[in-house]
Amino acid sequence: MTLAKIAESAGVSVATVSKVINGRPDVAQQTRDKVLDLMRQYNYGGYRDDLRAYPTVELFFGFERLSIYHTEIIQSVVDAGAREGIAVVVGRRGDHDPAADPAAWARGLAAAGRRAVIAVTANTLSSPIRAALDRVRMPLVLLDPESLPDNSIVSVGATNFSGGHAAAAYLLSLGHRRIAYLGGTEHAGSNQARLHGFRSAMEAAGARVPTELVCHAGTFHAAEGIEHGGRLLALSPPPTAVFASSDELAAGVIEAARRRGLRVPEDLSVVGFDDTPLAQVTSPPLTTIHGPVREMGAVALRTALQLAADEKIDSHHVELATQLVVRESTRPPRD
Amino acid sequence: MTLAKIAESAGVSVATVSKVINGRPDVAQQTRDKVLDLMRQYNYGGYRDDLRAYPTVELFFGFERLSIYHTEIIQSVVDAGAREGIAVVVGRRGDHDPAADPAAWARGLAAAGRRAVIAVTANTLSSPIRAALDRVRMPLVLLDPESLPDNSIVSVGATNFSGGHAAAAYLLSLGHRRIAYLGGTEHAGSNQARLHGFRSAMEAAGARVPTELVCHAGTFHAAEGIEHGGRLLALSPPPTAVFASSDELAAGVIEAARRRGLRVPEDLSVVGFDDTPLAQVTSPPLTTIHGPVREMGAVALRTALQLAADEKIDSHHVELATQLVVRESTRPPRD
DNA sequence: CTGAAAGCGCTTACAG
DNA sequence: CTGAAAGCGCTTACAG
Repeated sequence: MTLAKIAESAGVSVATVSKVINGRPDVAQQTRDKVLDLMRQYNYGGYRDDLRAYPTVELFFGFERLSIYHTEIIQSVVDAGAREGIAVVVGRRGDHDPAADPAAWARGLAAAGRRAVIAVTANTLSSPIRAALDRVRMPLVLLDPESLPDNSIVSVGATNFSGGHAAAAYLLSLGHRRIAYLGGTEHAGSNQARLHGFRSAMEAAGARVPTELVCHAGTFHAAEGIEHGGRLLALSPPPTAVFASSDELAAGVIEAARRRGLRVPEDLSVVGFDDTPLAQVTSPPLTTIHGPVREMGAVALRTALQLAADEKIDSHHVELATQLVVRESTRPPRD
Repeated sequence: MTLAKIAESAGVSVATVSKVINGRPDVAQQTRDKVLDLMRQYNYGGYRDDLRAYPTVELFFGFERLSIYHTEIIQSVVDAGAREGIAVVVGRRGDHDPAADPAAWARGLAAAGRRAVIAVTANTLSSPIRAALDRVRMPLVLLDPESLPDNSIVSVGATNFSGGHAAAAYLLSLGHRRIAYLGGTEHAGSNQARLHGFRSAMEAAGARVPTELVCHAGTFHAAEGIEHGGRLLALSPPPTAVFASSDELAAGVIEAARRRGLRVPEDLSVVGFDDTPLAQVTSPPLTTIHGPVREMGAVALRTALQLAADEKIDSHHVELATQLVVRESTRPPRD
């Protein structure tokens, strides 16, 4: 199968087909669609034989450093890929940064035969990057986006509101009333959902949420958990419980307590979020909100493949269930 | 870089270079060698073949579950790959288990265009698997093998003996004498090296290592650290310090101490191994032996590519330096 | 065993 | 937005 044959079938010139393959912008959408359809039909193009037979998906991380949480994601997508016979290539911000040259990045992925991109980023990908992927018709699925993307973006997330609600409801059921919320990024959609879930449970129980008990660390890392956790514990009276919006932040709060000579859970209850492996390894083991990472990976991969096959998907955004996991970092308050 | 340039450098025609690339028989061995040399020198892959143009390496994990430590490995190999333009495919024991059908697995990798396999496993890969890789001429590099592989296997590891020595020497310098060793897998080469490094420092200082202070958890996970750590702390007199051979085991020892009402580092010093992100997230942050994960990933990838290019490698096994990192889980013993 | 020459598949600068 | 034409990189049948 050659360019010339596709060009003939499509009734266009070889030059035009070449442009479509290379993702050049100067081709009418209608022409582009017709050519891509024929390429797919003839098994050609970004879908050359070799690449077709050994399909790959790009799992892209928009972070400088991968965290503990990302291990779980990699594992879940790799496992889901294994079931479908799709190899998972891990990409990361770095030497071949999509931000530096979105078009080159997208063309590279298309040429290398990636079926789709699954992206894990703090924000949604920038619109030049999304446009570049669009131009080479590379489907994109956001996995656990921190911000709620608009309708034009397909994404898979977790039920953050319910998670926040469950954490607060559990602490309330233990008898806590003075409960602090320690968030990561204030304006992220996921943070807002968790915070409002928290508030909603507190309000339903008639418990106040004074402003000094709501704070944001700006990141989800332990170092900031220590810092902001310390600040919360310095309040008078201090909270009897802290709900942190990641396991790492929660681990930081445990360390902040230790530095002040407080014991968890005797003097302070702590609840995390995500249920990464870290939660089983802190001392004491963390009560936390289990995030559906494995399920998210599987759904993201399936959705990505559906998009790649031009199948209809049910919804541009789905949220999978979170669940409270009680371990040993929580206990009724003293007295 | 084009065929024409290589042809010019080699003083032959473009046609001849083309034949060499395509493995045609009608080229003199001398001419062939000269051309191949130049191709390597100029990093020319031949882009007729899609798989050649978008090279991949398989990063294979022989574990049921990926641990925190493995995130670091993935990150280091992906980064090293990005620098060389090599995509890293993550593979794992699971649906397409190499153990189930080594030949099919190896052929699949070869067909999919993998340049080499970098394997992270508890033991060296089984000999049927190694034989199968050999048969398709797929180079194999073991990354941080727990057992010392024989000469026929290429591997990159860490200086475990020095690491064990440094941990013991540091605890001794703080004044500890009754120091326990908590290993992972007893008969693994890495464990033996760490244990003997530990012993060597103890002996040099004239400190005894009674048999009850040396124990093996069988795994490197926190759960077993809690269990065996608890046993060590139940001795009378208990040790004043524990050197655990992974950060997770060390985290388990911290938890075992908490359960007995002991504080780290006031009542017990704990040293870990690896310096995974976990070490900065425990409470208190762990004093540990930094493992050269980033460097190992880079060296493993470079070595794998050298093997793939039929280049000579310096040594079938190299060990990269470990280093003591002092945080807050260690302190002189009481009195 | 080697290379000149024809030719294939693809890309691109440019005219319309 | 499209395509004719020039041209690039590579392969191959064939003459020597």
